[in-house]
Amino acid sequence: MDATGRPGDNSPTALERIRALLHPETLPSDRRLPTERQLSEDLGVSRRSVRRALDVLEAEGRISRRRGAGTFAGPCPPLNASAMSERLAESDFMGVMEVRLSIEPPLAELAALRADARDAERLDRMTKNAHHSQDADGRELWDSAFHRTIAECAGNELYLAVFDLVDRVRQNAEWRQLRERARTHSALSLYAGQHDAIVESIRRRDPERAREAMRTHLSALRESVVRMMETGADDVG
Amino acid sequence: MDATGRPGDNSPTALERIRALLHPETLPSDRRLPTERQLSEDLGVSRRSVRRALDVLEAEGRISRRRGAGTFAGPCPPLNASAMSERLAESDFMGVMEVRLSIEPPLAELAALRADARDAERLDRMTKNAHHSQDADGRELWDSAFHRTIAECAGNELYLAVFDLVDRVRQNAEWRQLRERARTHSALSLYAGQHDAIVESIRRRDPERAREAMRTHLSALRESVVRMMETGADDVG
DNA sequence: GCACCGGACCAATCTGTACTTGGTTCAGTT
DNA sequence: AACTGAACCAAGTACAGATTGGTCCGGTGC
Repeated sequence: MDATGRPGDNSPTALERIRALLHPETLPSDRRLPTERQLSEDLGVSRRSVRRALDVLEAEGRISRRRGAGTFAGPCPPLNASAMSERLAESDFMGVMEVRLSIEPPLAELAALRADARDAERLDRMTKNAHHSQDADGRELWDSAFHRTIAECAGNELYLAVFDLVDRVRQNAEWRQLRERARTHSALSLYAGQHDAIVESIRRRDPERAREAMRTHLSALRESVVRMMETGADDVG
Repeated sequence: MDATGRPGDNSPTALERIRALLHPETLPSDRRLPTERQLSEDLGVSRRSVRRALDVLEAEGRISRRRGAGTFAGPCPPLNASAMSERLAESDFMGVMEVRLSIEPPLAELAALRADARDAERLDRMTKNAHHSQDADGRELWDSAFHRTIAECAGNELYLAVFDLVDRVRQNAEWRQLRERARTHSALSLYAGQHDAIVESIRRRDPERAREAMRTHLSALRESVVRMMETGADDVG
């Protein structure tokens, strides 16, 4: 090419021609640009020059790039479900509790509005299962099922999916031991009472009380673990 | 086998032997039972009989089954991320707004606690981009990016993943036209002011106000669309 | 020494395919 | 009438291969 004649001139011209691709009329519906290799071939410059041009556009906020996905005009589209599952192993305990404290009280509120008598019966059975379990696994299991059933009763598919996303992280991480140690004998009966209060609020269709009961329960759980972390030796990743 | 000798006796014996598998000691860590075909071979009875036995255990709440996944002791483990993505196309607009009204105000609250000056600058740029966009696509795009950036500022990976899950549904569904019609000229300036109020609250590190500002904004958006649906012809799946 | 090119390699992502598994139906057998 | 075996369907999983942006290195021409 004419690279020899005008040193340092390839990127600017490439930049100009790529900028022309960003107008709404010339964009595909997913706002995706050709790949860097493709642009390199189309514009007759090296991929390095293309990348420099794209660096400028990115700094201007006009494009965004994601390795493996492509280059897009404007902000990044949300990534696929399978992709984000991996990053969630990094979550720490407090982060999960933060999310749970945000979503579960409203879920309980919705459940109180929409659950029928059969749902209340299911919830009641689960709290009893959890309370009567002898081993740690059983408690974990039925406690988890209890919270998920509330999410089901909320009657919102998307909200249930959100809950499952959080729940999966919660179960994958190795905090079972931590939580179990936080469940002293006195704490267990406290939680049992809180569970009952939640179920009772839902049965009586008292949304406010259900929300507050759930908030109280999760706060107690968090505080208990926090206290454990302070006294215990282990740090919690 | 001896099926001929004791009619109706296969399922009960199978039930008994499967029940023995449910004790915690004999269960694998994922609490998964052998497949129905495997059980059928192991116990020397037909798959039909195995299924009848499993029906009983399921009715008792001791196992749960999911096609494609397997049979599990106790409640179902949450399904994979990729699997639940499909079911979300069924979500309706009000359902999505319900979730957004639950999660985004707390996200704004957290953002106000944790965002730094650079974050506030980014948010400010995005509101301006959204406000200055001439076409509907541009507004949609930058508005979406604005809300996502707030989620980023909250500094909670899991919470961000939750937001993305909701956001993907929001974008996939064909409500762009609906939302755009809801954006009358007066509504647009209203939203612009609300966006600014959110950014301002975050910049001033006022969590309460940020949360309320976000709640106000989403409520206004929902009300606007609801009013549209009442007057407009189309129903909204 | 400088700017660029070509190529190679890595890591994140996406896609498609083949397999597994519970759910269902149906003809055959005793 | 009850069970069996087999086939098929639909939901879910798991794995491999291709694509794509990110990075680095040696070569080329001035």
